[in-house]
Amino acid sequence: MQEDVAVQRDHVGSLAKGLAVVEILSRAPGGLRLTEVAELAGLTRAGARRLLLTLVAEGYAEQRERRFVLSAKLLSVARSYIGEASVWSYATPILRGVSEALGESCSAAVLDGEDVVYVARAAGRRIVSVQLAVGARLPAYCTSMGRVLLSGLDAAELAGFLEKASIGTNTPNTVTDRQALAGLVAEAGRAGYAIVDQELEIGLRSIAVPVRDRAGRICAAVNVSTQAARFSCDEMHGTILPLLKQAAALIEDFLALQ
Amino acid sequence: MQEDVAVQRDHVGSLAKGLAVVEILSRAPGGLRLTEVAELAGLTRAGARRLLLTLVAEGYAEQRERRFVLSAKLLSVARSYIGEASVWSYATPILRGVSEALGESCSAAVLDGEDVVYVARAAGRRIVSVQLAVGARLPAYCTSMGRVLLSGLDAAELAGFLEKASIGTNTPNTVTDRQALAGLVAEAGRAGYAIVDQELEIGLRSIAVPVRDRAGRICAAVNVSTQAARFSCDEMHGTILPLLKQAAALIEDFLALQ
DNA sequence: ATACTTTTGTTCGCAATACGAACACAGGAG
DNA sequence: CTCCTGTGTTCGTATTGCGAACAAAAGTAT
Repeated sequence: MQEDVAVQRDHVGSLAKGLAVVEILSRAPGGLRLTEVAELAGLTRAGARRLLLTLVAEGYAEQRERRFVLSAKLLSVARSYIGEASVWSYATPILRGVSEALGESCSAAVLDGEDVVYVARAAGRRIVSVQLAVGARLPAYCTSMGRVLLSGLDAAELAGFLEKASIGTNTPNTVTDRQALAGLVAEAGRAGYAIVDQELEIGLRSIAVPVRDRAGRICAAVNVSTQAARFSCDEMHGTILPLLKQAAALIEDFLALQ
Repeated sequence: MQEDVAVQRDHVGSLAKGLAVVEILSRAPGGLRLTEVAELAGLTRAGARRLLLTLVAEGYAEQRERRFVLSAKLLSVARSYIGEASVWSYATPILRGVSEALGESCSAAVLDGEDVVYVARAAGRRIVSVQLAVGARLPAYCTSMGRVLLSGLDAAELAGFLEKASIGTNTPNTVTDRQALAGLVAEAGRAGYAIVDQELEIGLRSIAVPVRDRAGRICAAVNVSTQAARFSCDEMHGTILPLLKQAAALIEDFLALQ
């Protein structure tokens, strides 16, 4: 309670309200009228008008007849923010956020031939943890990220992959039947995630989601790998999946500007 | 003067200052300390601190030890400008069609202050190619899209622009005489396209056409940029211009429905 | 065309919000 | 350790942003 009061004291309400107006405009590509903005922002017309006129004066919005629309300036400021960063250097702190929230390893990979290749990672803090570095390769058919990435192939590509891939039995849980694998990949595509349960290595369970580029194609995957003893499959779905989806979305924001 | 007073009355200074802080942070990838932000923004520490804490509270910045850095939220909000519902999302495959036909980079931009801001692009397949991403800014006066966009201003607006714009000599080819620039803009308006030949950078040649909104106003431009060694100005006119006009027409079809 | 309704723009008194100065506390450098 | 610099907190207050009310403009229906 005391903390709330302190936060309140150092909070500039006009700035917060102005940012809320920016967000409202950002969701309205056709622009909004003053009254619409006021309603959506929960402000009086006079208050909303001041904020809108300030945004116009500062170059963030434009007034076109009776509508206010965001200008390209915000895009330009965002470009300035990401500068020359590559997607994977940009993504690493995002993965680290997930990793720290869970204490587990969080990684990103792309598909390369029959394998997934790790392109970014944040290590978990546990002693027993996944030890895969950037550049490491694992077979796509029996890894969560591989399943997700394969779900982005078209039917002919996937059929070709399954026909040619070297498929071995790593553990008693490994699915090796190529038809069954096709089904698991399709399921990953439909569900928007894949869980692989001790198929690569006994004790290793992981969950992955896709990362899509601006054109909507799956171009990478992000995952969390844990010891099977620590998270059940249900817990992965309930606890980890939302964090991964959020991370993927943040990376996709970056990719949208490429 | 009366206008200045009226503008002042409806101006929310706290919002303007907060946005200035966002811009300062956007140019500091490693983050800035409170004192640094205060100096750069011309604020007291207490004032800067409030704005920073508000940005943190609203999710736009993060405090990492003693440094404040922008968060990815800005990217997420900015992304909406070019998101699924926008004309630029619709336009990107059109630009890609042009880009693939020519092997060159094809982009769209809008006017923002003295600059053009890139809002969509399709990269060329050549190794030596234009490296400008969405959100990038270039000065309007010496770029093909800038010339086309400026031709959509009325005479008073254009005179005001030419009077105030920062004009420098980028290359020996750069036209810097403000009268001559007025002539080039007028010519772009009459001809319906502009070619800029090594005025921004030696070796860079580009051609642009306007995109008009439903009311017939020039609201954007599309261009193709190439190495001067690959296309002469005549070839640009003969080969590229028709493709660009077609692309602009397709985008205008979308805009006609807004 | 007119009449009515809705929306936007303007003004003004005022309270609450944002302000800066001063002090306390924390962190860094030598 | 001491000294310096930077950050966090408090508090009185003035200025900034507020909303209500009215005027003007735009939109809609007949």
